[in-house]
Amino acid sequence: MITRKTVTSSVVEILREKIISHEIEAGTPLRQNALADELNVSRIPVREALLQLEAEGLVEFAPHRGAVATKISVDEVSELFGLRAILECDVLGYALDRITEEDLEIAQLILEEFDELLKPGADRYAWGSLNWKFHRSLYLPSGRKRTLGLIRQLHTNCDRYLRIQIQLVADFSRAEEEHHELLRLCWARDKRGAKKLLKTHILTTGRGLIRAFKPVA
Amino acid sequence: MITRKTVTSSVVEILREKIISHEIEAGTPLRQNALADELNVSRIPVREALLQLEAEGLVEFAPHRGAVATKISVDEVSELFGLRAILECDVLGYALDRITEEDLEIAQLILEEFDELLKPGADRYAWGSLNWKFHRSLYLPSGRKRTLGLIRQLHTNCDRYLRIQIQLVADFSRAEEEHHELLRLCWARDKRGAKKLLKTHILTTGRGLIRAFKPVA
DNA sequence: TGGTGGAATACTGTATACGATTTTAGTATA
DNA sequence: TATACTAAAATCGTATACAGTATTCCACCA
Repeated sequence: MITRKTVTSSVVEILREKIISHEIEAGTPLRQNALADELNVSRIPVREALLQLEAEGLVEFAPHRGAVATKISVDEVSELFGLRAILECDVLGYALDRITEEDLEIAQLILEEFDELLKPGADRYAWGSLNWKFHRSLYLPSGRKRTLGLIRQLHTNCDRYLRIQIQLVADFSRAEEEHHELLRLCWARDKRGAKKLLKTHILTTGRGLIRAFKPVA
Repeated sequence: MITRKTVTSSVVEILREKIISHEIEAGTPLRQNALADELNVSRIPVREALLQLEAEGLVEFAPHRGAVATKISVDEVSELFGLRAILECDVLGYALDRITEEDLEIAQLILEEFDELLKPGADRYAWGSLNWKFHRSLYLPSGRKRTLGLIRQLHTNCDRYLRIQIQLVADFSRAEEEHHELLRLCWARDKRGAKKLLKTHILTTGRGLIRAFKPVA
C-alpha cells in the first residue's frame, strides 16, 4: 500500500526533527514565511504543521504573534519522566495479560537492532526512535490506544531533552541492559517485577538527564 | 485584558460543543465546505479547528478523506476513566503539598455553584465544565502543567460520553457529596484519604456511565 | 535625556482560487 | 446479474492574495 503524503505531514516531520535535534533552539520564534520559503511550500501547510506540533507540546502559539519552540524547565523534564513512569507501568500491566510469544519475539528483534547502536560510529540520534519502538512493542498488546497516544507524545518530548547531552553513552549502555532484563521479565510474565524495573528504568534515565542538564540551566 | 479571538478559536469552541453535546453524532463525516458555509467562514479556519480537535481526540483525520467525529467504544471509555484516576490521583498528591487556604476557598466557591445545578430546572449541561473547574482548582497548586493539560483533554472526552445519558441525576448528587468530602480531606491535608476517595470517585462515575451505556452499545 | 504618539513595517489570520484525490454514477462487457 | 472500467462530481489539500494585528522606528514634546 502506498502512503499518500501530504505536504503538511512532511513539514510536520521536518520541523519535529529540527526541534527535537535542537537545530531549532528552544525559544526561537518560528516565522511562517521563513519556513515556507525554506521548504518551498506555502504558509498554509506550515501553519497546519505548527498546529500539530503545538498539540505535541513542541511549539507554543500566541494569537497574532506566531509560534515559538517551547522552552522547557528542569521541573518540566522531571514531570515528563514522572508521567512516563506512571503511564508506562500502568499500560505494561495490561499488556502482560495479553502479550504473545510473537509480540515478545518482535521486541527481541528490536533489541538486537539496539545493540548495533552501541557500536562506535553508530548514529546515536537513532536512539530515541528505537527506544520508543522497543517500549511501544511491549505496550502494544494492551490495546489501550489512548494511553499509547499519550505515551508517544511524552517520548517525543523526552527525546528532545535527551539530545541536549549526546555524551550519555554510559547511560545508553545501562539502559540497554535494563531493556534486556525487562524483556526477560516480560517473558516470565512477572508483572510486578517488570513494572518495578520499568519504573526505575524511566526515572533513573530522567534523573541522569537532569544531572547533565542542571549545570547548563 | 481583552482576549483577541481568532475565527479559528471560535470555530474550535463551536465544534467542540457540538461534538460533546452529540449535536454532531459520532461517526459523522465533517465536511469542510458545509461547516464553513454554516458558520460563514472560509475553509481555512475550519480546517485548523478540525486539526485542533483531532489533537483533543474528538475528531479523526484521514488524508484526502476528511475528518470524522470519533466513535468511542465502551473499552475506550473505561480506559479514559482509568487514565483520569491515575493521573488525577498523582497530581492531587503534589497539589496537597502546596495547596493554600485561598486555593481551598476557591474550590469551595465552585462547589457552591455546583449546588445550584442540582436544583430542578438547572442547566444540566453545565455540569461537565463545572466539574472540570472544581477538579482543576484542586490540581492547579501542583504546578504540573503538562499533567494538567493531559487531564483537561481526558475530561473533555469523558464529558462527551457523560452526556449520552442525561438522566444521571442520582449519580450527579452522589458525585456532589463526594466532592464535598474530597474537599474536606484536602482541608485536612489527608493525602492518602483524598487520593483514595478521588480514585473511587472517578472510577465509579466511569462505571456508572458504562452501565448506562452498555444497553445502547 | 526620557518618554509619548503615530506612521511604516513585518507578520499573522482568513478568504478566495486552483489543482489533486477520492467517491459516485453510469456504461459496457462477461 | 455481477464485475470492470470510465467519466463526472464532490471533496480535500495547497497556493496565492488580501485584511487585520502587533511591532518597530522616528519625530515630537516635556
